Amino acid sequence: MQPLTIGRLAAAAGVNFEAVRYYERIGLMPPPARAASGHRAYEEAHVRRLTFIRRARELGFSIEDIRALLTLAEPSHASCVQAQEIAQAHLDDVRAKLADLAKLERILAGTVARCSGGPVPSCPVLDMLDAGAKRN
Amino acid sequence: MQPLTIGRLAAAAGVNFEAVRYYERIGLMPPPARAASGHRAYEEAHVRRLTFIRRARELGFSIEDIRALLTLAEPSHASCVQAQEIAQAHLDDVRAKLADLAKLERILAGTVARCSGGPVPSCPVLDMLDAGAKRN
DNA sequence: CTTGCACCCGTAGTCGCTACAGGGCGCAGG
DNA sequence: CCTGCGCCCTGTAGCGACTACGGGTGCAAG
Repeated sequence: MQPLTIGRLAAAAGVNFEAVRYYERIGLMPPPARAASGHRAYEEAHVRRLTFIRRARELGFSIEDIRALLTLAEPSHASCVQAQEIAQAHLDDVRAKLADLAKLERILAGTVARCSGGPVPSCPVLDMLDAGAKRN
Repeated sequence: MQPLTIGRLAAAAGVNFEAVRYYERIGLMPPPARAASGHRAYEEAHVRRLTFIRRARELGFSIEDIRALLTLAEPSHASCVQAQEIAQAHLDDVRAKLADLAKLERILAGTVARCSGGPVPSCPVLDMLDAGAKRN
């Protein structure tokens, strides 16, 4: 029941304590009460909110997405269609990046495998960058 | 044979012309000759160098990696072992990111699929963020 | 003559933090 | 009583790799 300091809050939610100040500055965390010393004094609700933020960040949601999701998570909302839309859009994004990365992986793996560490004129790695654009 | 302007160089290599100025500022592209008007005057060699940079960026190499690869691509180097090492390290990096993204994809896809757009108390998307940390 | 284009320069903004610099407050040990 | 420690406070600068803007110049065509 007694308030938490910023350090304890950060540890409880699993984030860096400087990130908490950052979230406050950008309006993602509300400005908390202050102790007589001027230290921030947090409640349990802040731990839940900060943990929500941390999980969403781990899943790759942007700050603006999280801002929206936090609003949608309030009990006053009757449906989660909007939350689903945000998650679906993010999923599409993740899948696009996954496809891009898989392509890179394929090209890099093929090139590195062909490189024996021999002389420069025939180095597959440098050749690809110099002349490339053929097999993508 | 006649020199290219920055705009033509950028178009020839397929990059934004402001990126060329940026590469010059950070020392990735050499400062070119100047026409009487003060406009930058580029040669064919610059097109090749800038194209090398663009391809390396498309493959996800960092600016510092590219700086090293450009040096290694000079004919004075007898072996490409170092280039291979840089490419291998980057490939390891790409594979790590690929694994991370695949994990995100799995979690997001599962959650979105379970969400019917129903009432908030049972929204899988918001529930995962609120209570999550169970099935990763 | 004036319109439009491509170029010039320097600087600020993007994203999501992280890392200082420079200070304060309270408590425990010497 | 003094010193050091550990936590907290504020504000600001830095990361990577650009992108975008403001405000100016030179040059050719209509």
